[in-house]
Amino acid sequence: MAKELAKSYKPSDFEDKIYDFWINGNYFHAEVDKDKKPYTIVMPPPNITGQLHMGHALDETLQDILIRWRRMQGYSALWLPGTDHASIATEAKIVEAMRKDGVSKEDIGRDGFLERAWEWKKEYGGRITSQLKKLGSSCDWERERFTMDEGCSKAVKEVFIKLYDKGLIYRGERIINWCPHCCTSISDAEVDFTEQDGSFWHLRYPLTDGNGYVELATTRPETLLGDTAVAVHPDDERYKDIIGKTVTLPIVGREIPVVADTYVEMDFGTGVVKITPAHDPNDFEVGLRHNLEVINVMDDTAHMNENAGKYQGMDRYECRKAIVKDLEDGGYLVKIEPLKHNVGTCYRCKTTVEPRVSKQWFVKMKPLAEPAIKCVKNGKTKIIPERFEKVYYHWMENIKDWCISRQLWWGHRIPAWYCDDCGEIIVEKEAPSVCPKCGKNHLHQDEDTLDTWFSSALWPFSTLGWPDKTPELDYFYPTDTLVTGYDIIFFWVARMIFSALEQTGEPPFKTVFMHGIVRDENGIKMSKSLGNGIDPLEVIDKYGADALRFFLATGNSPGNDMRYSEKRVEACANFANKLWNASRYVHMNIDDYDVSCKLPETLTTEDKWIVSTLNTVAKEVNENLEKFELGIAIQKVYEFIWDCYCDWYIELVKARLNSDSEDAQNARQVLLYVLDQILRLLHPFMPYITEEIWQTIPHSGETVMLAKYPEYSEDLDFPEAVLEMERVMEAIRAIRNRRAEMNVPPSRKAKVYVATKFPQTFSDSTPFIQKLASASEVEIANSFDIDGAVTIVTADAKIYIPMDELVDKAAELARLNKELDQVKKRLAQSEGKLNNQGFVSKAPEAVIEKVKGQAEKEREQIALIEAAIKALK
RNA sequence: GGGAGCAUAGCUCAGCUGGGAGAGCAUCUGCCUUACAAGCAGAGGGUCACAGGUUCGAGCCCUGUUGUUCCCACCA
Repeated sequence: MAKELAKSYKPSDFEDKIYDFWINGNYFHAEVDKDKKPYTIVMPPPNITGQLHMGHALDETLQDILIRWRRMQGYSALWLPGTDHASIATEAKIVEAMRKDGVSKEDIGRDGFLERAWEWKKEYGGRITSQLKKLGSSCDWERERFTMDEGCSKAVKEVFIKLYDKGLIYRGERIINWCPHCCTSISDAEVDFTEQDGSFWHLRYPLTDGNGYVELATTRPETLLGDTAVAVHPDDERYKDIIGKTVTLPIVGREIPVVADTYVEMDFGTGVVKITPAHDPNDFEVGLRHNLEVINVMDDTAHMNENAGKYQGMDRYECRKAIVKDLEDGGYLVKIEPLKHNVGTCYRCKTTVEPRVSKQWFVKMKPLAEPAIKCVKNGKTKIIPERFEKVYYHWMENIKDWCISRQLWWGHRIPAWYCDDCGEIIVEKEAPSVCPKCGKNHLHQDEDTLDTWFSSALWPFSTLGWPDKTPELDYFYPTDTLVTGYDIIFFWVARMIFSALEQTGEPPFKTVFMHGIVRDENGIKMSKSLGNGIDPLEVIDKYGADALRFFLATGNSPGNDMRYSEKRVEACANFANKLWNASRYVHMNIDDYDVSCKLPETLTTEDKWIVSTLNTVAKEVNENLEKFELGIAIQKVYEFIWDCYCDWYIELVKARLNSDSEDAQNARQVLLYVLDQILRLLHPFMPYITEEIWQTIPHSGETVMLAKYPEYSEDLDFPEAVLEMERVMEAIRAIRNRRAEMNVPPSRKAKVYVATKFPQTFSDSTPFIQKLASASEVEIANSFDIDGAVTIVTADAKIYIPMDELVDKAAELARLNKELDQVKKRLAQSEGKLNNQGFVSKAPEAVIEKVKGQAEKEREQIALIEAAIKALK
């Protein structure tokens, strides 16, 4: 017999040990196996800069549940882990660390910097993955990948070149979002808009011909230095005659045209807009339409450049102040209005983004978006919950070209070389030795790297070996399920879909399973700056990984946010404790006997009841999991274990275990059989405790991880027994209920008379009624004539308990009358339905039958109660 | 400006394709009943935000209203 269970449930005593056991057994590893069906999840790679937070914990838990369930079902289940190089975040971290050492990027140069970066990666890159292990994540660590490893880099180059050759990647001067702090361009998706208090400066620009001036307003007066026009709406009567004239730019003195453009809204402000093509995306478009000059007035750090004249060198906000003062002094300032407006900020550092014209690399999105939309529309990729499909479509349909170049060093360097002699651009995997056009060898590589998300977009197939045709790619791809938060639909999910379709011709996954974010106890988003984050590792220390996982997977529905609740984690740990103790009880009763987890040949009614109920639960849990209803599945497992197994079955069976009889032995077998099934059923959700217990009971196979997941079997369906047990259980509950109302302690036993149409059922259950309803004796008959007894009526029985001294006739009468009213009311409802022509003719047969059954029971119950009332009088 | 989520017990939330409202916690009562007081047996507590509609039947479907949260857009 296997080793014993510890006296009390202490997860910290065994969780790490179990994880090592799994690793040593190599159970997480998935192989290409043609005899099995594949099931694949690629892990959203956490940033190497990251520390495990609740968001990861949720994401990991959901994935692990799915992968463990499928693995137990017999799939070759691959969960492929890895990490993301996170270019901006990592580079910022390293620069910061270097700053403390008094070193700058420029000091050590690109190569020196990259050397440091790889060092950093080596030191900290594994931190997050080791934390993931604490959760019990059953990833195939042998296949762990990194977005900048050799394979991923190869894929990145391949994709870049293919897209470039197809004309889907181009280099051009466009207006982009520039972060002056990170000193790089960022994509539209990386800009967060936040509402800020600002001002609205009303200015007047004099007409060059001296006939007055136009008044306009701006939130960024410093951009005046780059103004190259003033625009009005073509239909605006007020300004009809000045279109085509020029105004003189205050301070600068430049003569700039008044152009007509429908972009201007007549109703807003004065209906006149200053146009700064170099520093505003809309103005840039206007500039293109009117062929306006583009004057960039700022440098990389948002300081004014040589085009800013006397303001050169000033920071943009300093310059703003100075310009406002000069405008005021020159009489150009009309008024200043306070204004709340949305300002674009860098999603990494929160610095206000400066729109800026710059030469960058872009992915042409329209041709890529089209198939990506179709792929979801035709159901090849399903998004759960469905409502996020709308979000996805909206984004895809309004997509703009994706700026992919970053002025960073940590990342995939753009595989483009420029010929210094003839200006030729060469895009190739390896550095060319000479220019293919002019034959000279003055070539230099593009300095920029690619957006981190460019490589993450390839993750589902680059990790399986693409562009090579590997057996893994062939077998595991397309992957099955992507589990991720709705907050990265645009950053990641959308980009994986169009990238996969373009490169592999197939969608990257069949289903996207979205979850929400984990908020703190007050419903506030957890964040570093607020310091309200809960550390999952601390929770694991205190309550165990199983409790945390159970909490995260339960009581919330797909795509909805949830809040952390220590109370609920505690409740989950209590559940684990319950299972632990139930298992200890089973142990106490099997250790001296020869038992296996097989069902015995003979089953009693209560055996059939628990087996059949389990069978139903297994069926439903599988169905729920298929539909990604993890919370519902978990709830059912929880209820079965606690309510059915612990509170009823174990209690029922106690009366049978006191001997060496065959019946006792059968009871032991069933007890054990059900426990084994429970452990399997629960394993995906609570992997540690189930393994720890499973190892102590008789079992074949090395680990519960690879035991077969319970499934429905027709042979284990015993509806009759379930019905019979329900009758008895209802009677027991009713008796307990009644005794509790009268404050009778369990120690005070009393004889129980049961009048019923099901004498066999109740006489078989006599020991249960004795044990669970504090009966000294149980007598069963068709009817009794007893005076002065407590009377209890259930649907199938009328029960008398002669406890004369406790009987308060008036109270008893009142109670019976109240009950009578209630049942009558329900009968009225049932009859109302049955008398309703519409209901009888249109409701499904099953529903009608159900109501008929209810009505019948209600009538019987009424008769029983009425008789009891009569007897009391 | 456009879109979406949420509104159910005191609190936090479930409620799968419409067919007699659930859990955890909290509260109250009684129990150390040969696993578990981190427990057992019970109890109370809900016009399912509001108003219409569809339906034999609505927490669930449709329309509108209110409150609330979020996403997208970015009118200078």
